[in-house]
Formats: sequence, structure tokens, C-alpha cells
Amino acid sequence: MKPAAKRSLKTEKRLPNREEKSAARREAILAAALDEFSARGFAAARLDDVAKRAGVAKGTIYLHFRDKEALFQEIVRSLMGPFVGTVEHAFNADIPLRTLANQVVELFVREVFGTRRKDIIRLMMTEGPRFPKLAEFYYREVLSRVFNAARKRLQRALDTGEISHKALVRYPQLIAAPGITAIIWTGLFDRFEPLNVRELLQAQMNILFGEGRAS
Amino acid sequence: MKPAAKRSLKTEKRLPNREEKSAARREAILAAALDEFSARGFAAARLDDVAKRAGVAKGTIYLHFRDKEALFQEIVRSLMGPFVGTVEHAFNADIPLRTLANQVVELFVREVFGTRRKDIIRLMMTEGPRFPKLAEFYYREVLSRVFNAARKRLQRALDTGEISHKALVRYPQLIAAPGITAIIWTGLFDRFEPLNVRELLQAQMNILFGEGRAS
Amino acid sequence: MKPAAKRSLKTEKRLPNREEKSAARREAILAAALDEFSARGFAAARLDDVAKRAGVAKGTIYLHFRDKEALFQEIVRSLMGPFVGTVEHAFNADIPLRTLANQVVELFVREVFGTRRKDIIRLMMTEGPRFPKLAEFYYREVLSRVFNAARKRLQRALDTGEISHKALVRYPQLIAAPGITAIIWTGLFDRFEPLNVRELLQAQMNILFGEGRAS
Amino acid sequence: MKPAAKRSLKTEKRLPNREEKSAARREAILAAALDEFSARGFAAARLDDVAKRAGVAKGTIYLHFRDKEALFQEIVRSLMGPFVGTVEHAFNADIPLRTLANQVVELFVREVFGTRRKDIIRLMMTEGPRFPKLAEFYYREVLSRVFNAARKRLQRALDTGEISHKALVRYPQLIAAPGITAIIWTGLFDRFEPLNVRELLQAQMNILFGEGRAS
DNA sequence: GATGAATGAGGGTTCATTCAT
DNA sequence: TATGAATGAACCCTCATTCAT
Repeated sequence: MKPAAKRSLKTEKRLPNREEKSAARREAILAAALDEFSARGFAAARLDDVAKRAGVAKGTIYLHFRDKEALFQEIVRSLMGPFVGTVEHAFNADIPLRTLANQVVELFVREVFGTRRKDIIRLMMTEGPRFPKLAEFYYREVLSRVFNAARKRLQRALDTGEISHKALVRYPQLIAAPGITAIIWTGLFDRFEPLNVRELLQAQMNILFGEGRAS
Repeated sequence: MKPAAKRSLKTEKRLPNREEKSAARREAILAAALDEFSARGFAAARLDDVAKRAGVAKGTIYLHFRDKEALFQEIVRSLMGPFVGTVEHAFNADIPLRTLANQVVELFVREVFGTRRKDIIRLMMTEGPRFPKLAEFYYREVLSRVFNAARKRLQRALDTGEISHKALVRYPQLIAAPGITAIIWTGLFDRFEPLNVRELLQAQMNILFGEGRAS
Repeated sequence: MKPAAKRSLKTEKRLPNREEKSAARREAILAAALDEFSARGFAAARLDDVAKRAGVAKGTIYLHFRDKEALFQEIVRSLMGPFVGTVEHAFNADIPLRTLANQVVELFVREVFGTRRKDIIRLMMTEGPRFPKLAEFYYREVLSRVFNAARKRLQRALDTGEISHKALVRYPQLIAAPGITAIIWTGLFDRFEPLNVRELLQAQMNILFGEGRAS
Repeated sequence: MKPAAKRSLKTEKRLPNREEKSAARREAILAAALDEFSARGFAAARLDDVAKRAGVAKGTIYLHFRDKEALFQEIVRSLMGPFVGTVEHAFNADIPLRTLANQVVELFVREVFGTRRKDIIRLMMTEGPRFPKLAEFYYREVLSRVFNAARKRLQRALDTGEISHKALVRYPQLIAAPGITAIIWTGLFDRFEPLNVRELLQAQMNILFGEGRAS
């Protein structure tokens, strides 16, 4: 009640109240942890460093997350969950397949490769085998939903003759494969041989769905 | 099995000499370490377990490898190095592209997916970012050589009209992508949705190079 | 139950004033702390749990007690102090020794064993060595007073020939010993071999002072 | 084999070999832990201090004991277990009850009160409630065996008329009670009022079994 | 060479205590 | 006065590495 007194109804830049500060801390911890986990891997990352990077005390982490593992899982959940809807939406849109392909490429380049989601997917790939629960969550909440949407659209494309390869319906992994490969490549070999991610994805799309105007 | 590894073909009962025993131990350690690293990841794997699995004392590991990291690097080196020649050879063979594609699929299924090389590649992908030296070795000794051979063959195919997509020469990653994807998928999601690796690779080859008889 | 603890006997609906509320909180904290200390021991008990059990915030504890140790000491003080008078009174009553013995047994069974005082005495025994101040308080305010009263009465009994063992005057501990033993036994071994506390105490009294009618 | 070379068949003061050194370390850890646990209680004792006191590194403790709790349990086991036989033997000896009583007093004063067993019994009393497994072990391997031997002898004494109180057969605790009380008293109040333990025990024996010559 | 007991730095986690609200 | 989020020192335990045998 007291803190409300500090909320100004007029000035937009009011001081954050306690709840907001707590939420901000939580976000800071998630961001810092993603950085550390990405840089060192789950096992080698130190919560001490996470705390330092987030600007909080070590104990504060445990106010928001049960343990290191829960923190890791929450990183994946909080950043990938909201993203799924966007992707499903894109697949459901009533647009030509070729246009859709371009949009998917753009979506990947901008919203995955251009953000920390890239790091999360990398983490998912690298640490997933040791976190079956997380892998299950990821499959259930992310992959299966995205693949379902993709399969539905691809089946329609097959029915209407937009595509001719039946295998694509069965293996939407073929659409994702260059993206996965790009994430891995850039993490390992970019300094030796830089990879133009957009071009790589575009090339696969061209091969799968025929040449289209560049997005 | 340990000490008998290098039995002479002539004298069946010759005891292995000291050098042979040492080499056998080294191999046992490498194999055990691969198992442990694969199962737990580099940071979480314990040299105690490696020693136990290899049937040697913990100290013995340090007689053969400077430290944990050197052991890891040696695993990759010793198992991938010899394999590169085989792949290069396949790409250089004077056979139709479609036949080559089938052979590459088979080679991957049999010699990578069916062996511990799958685990090494997975390890390379998951731990590589923390081992720049290793990534460099892998790029120099494995990837660039395989990609060079592939590019040469693809350029020839482009010249002779066997293929029409120029992008393939630029991005041989598109050929590797389904293999990488398969390795990751099976490590994470096979229990939810099993993946037929050969079919997946075959499908990509079909799309890239046109339908061919099953290998 | 919390705020209502001190309801006036006349005005049934009078709201407790601030002072009463504070005192009630203090009592709630003491009771909760006794529970937690009894269950886990001083070192392992968590003030978080004490606060939760008392229905107050963690910080509130520090408004009433300087620190964890002070809280512990105050538990002993507040529950044992008032009890001493009762015991002294019993020893001073002008009744036959055998009757007194029965009363002491009943007092112990009802007012110690049947209440949290049992837990306090146990705590005193288990944690006392680490809290010299508390042990001193306990000796000064509880034990020496009770023992003095007991010795006085026993000396009288010796003088009048009610008892013949001189040692009892010197070692009133012999009267307390079965009670102490019972508290420890029930805390450790009751599930293996339940102990009838009243019978045990009665038996010692019979041996010390001769058979008497059951209380 | 090499170390055996250092064993002299003639000189008795040969250097301890590896196995002996390990056993010595184990004993040192047990002794140090008993000191620390006695001084601070289980929860508050630091393994760091135990290691320092034992003259070993922290990790060494874990070569001999699974964890802090196992160390604690082993202290009790290793010091009390061997002692039980001695006590049983004393109870089974074919000697007059009064003589036996004197022997038991001496045994307690010398072998319990004069040794670290006193500390173990104290620890058992103070920490037992938090270690049900340990309490069970103690009941099964120590108490029930000692009590059985005591009950058998007391029943015989009852049959032959050596004693008249039937309650003693039922409650051998009455024999142990002064010992327990003495351990607690000396731990808490000896600086205010020192207790002559032998006299206290002797007095109870006198009351229970009649006056006897001092042992 | 081979062993495995010993080391001790390091990190995850807990929890008494503080303090801004 | 009451709150409970935040703090950070403390502590158990692990495990890569060493070294006496």
C-alpha cells in the first residue's frame, strides 16, 4: 500500500514497485543464466557467475528457481513457449507455399538466429540428452506443434500439387535441417568458413519448393 | 579381451609384450572415455568411471593423456581421422552421382550411425564450442577435406548437367544437414517419434539429385 | 486462535489492542520455535519454518528476539520458570513422604511428560552443552531451587526416620533419574519397546520410599 | 610386494605399510569426528574441522565414509559394538548380585565414564531422535542385548530371593538411570555442582540391592 | 609402468540476518 | 510494527590431479 503512494498516475516513468523489481530480477537471472549456459554448458556454468552477471546475490537465484536444473528448464520454457504460436500462425496463414517458405526463412533468420533463441536451441541440442524432462517438454510444446502445423500445410500443398515430394509430409525435419545445421556450424566453424545462413536456408527452400523471388 | 587385442596371427599363444599391452590399455581408455563422455557430456563425465570401465587405475589415464581435455581431443582425433580417407575415396570414385548418393547414405548409416562415430559427432557438436582447438582440428582434418571432395564432385556434376542447383556446390552442408539432424533427433526425441534415418537421408538425396533406385 | 488468545473475560468481542496482539505473536513464535527445535534440534531448525508455523513473517521474529539463540533461551526461560514454584510448593507441603512421592510422580507425568516441558527438558539436555549461559540459568533458576526444596524435605525425612538412606539427601538426582531416563527412552526407543513412564517412576519411588498405594 | 620389502621380520618397529596407514587414518577420522560431534553436535560440526583435527584432507573423509551421517553412525557402531560383549559377559558371570553390582559400577565408571563412550552415549541421546536408523541399531545391538542379560540375571536373583522388587526385572532402566543422569549432569552442571559419579551409582545400587562393601 | 589413496580447490545449496517498503 | 525479498557467508560433497608405493 505504501509503495503505491510512489506510483504517479501522471508521470510514466514512475519507480518500479517491489513486484516489478522482483520480476525484473527474475528476467535478469534468466538472461544471465542463458549467457553462462551458452558459453560454458550447463554443467560447467557457475551460478556464482550467473548471479554476478545478473547483478544479484547468489541466494537470490534460489528465490526464483528451485535449483540449477529448474533454472535451465525455465530458460527454455520462457523463451520458446511464446514463440511457438507465431510459427503455427505463419503455417496456418492462407498464402502460397513459396511465400510461406520465404516467411519461414525470414522468421528463422530474424527471430531465431538473430536472437537468443539460437542459443536456446543449441543448448537444447547439447544438453537435452541429460534432461529427459526438458526434451519431453520441448517435443510436446514446441516441436510436435510446429511439425503438426507444417505437416498440415504440406499435406495441403501435396493435395493441390504445389509440391510433388511425398517425403516432405513425412519428414518436415528436412525443412528444419539447414537451420539446425546452421546453428551448429556457426557455433563451431564460422571463424574458418563463415556461413550465410539466409542463403543456406533459401537454397534448401528453393530445392524443396522451386525457385522463388527473394523475400 | 584387453590384453589379447593384438595377438599374432601365427603364434596363437604368444603373450602380448609390454608395448602391446600399453597400446591396448590406451584403446580401452579411449573407448571407455567415449562411452562416458557420450552419456554424460564432457564436464559431467568422471575419470573415475572411465578408469573403471576401461579396467585400469585412475592414474593410468594420466600415463597416456595429459589431462581430461587431451583425452577428449584424442578420442575425436583417433576415430574420425582414419574415417576421412574413406569418405574422400567415395567422393572421388568414378560413378554416377545418384549411385554415389546412395553410397554416401549407406556409408553414413553404416559407418557413422551404426558406430560410435555418431557419438563423436554428437560430442563434437555439443562440446566443440568449449574446445576451439578441437573444432579447428575437426574443421581442418575432417570437414574441409570432406567438403572439398564433395565440392569437386558436385562442380563436376554441375558441369556435366547431372545437377542443376548451383547452390549445392556452395553449400555441401545441405547434403550433411539431414545426417546432423538425424543424430540430434535420435538423441533427443526418438522415444516420442522414432526416426528412420536411412529414409530421411534418402529423401533428401532424392530431392537433391532426383529419384534413384533404393540402394 | 492467534489474535484471540487474550480475550477479555467480560467483553467477549473486544478486539485485541496492539500490545495484546504483539504479546500473542510472541507467544506464537515461542510455541512454534519449541516445536521446531524439538523436532530438529537447535542447529537444524529453520527460522523460516518457525515463522511459518507461528503465522508471522520471518522478520517479525527479530522484533521479539535478538537472534536464534536468544529465542532458544527464552523458550526455556518462559516455560520452565513458572513451573519451579509449583514444584517447590509440592515439596514444602506438610504431607507424608510417601504421599509426596506419589504427587511428584503425578506432577511429572501430567505437567512434564504430558506437556511441552518434556520437550524443553530434552532440549536442555541435548543442546545445553552448547549454551553455557542457558545451562547456568537452568541450574540457577530451576535445578538448584528444586533440589534445595527436595533436599530440605529429604533431610527432614531422614531426621524423622521416614527414610534410612542418607545418600538420598546428597543425591536427589536419584529421584530425578527415572524421569530423565524416561524422557530419553521415549524419544529414542519407544517404537521398539514402549515404556510405561508412570510405572517406572512409581517403581523407583517404591524402592526409595517403600511401597505405597497407587496414586 | 614392494612395500613388503620394507617389512623387517626382526625389528618390531617396522614402518607401517599402506594398509595400516589407511586404517590409522580411518581411526584418526573417527576420533576427530567424535571430538567435533561431541563439542558441537552433529549438525553444527564441520567436516573441515574434523579433517584438520585428524590431520587429513577433507576429501579423505569421503574415502572412508559415504557422508557425514555414515561417519556419525560408524562412530557409534565401532565404539559401542565391541563393548556389548564385555557387559553381557559381566552379567553372565556366576557371582553374587552384590558383587556384580559393584563390578557394573566399576565397568561404567572406568569403561564408559572414563572413556569416549560417555560422549557417544551423550551423542546417542542428543542426536538419536534425528537418526532413527542409528537409534534402531543402538537398540538392537546394544540396549536390547544388555537389557536381556540384565533381565535374565535379575530374574534369577528374584527366584533365589537375592532381591525382592519385581519391578527391577521389568525395568532394568532403573539400574541404568543414574548412569544416564550422570552423563547429562556432568555435561551441563558440573561446574556449578560437581557430581561424584561412582558415589551416585553406588548409592542407587545400595538402595536396589542392599549395602555392600565397596568394590 | 601401474596403482589407488590422498589431496584440496571449487561449486551448489542453505539459511540466519538485514532492510527497504 | 510487520513484511518477506535479498543477501552472502558457510558448509557438504565432488572429482581432476598428484604421488608414494
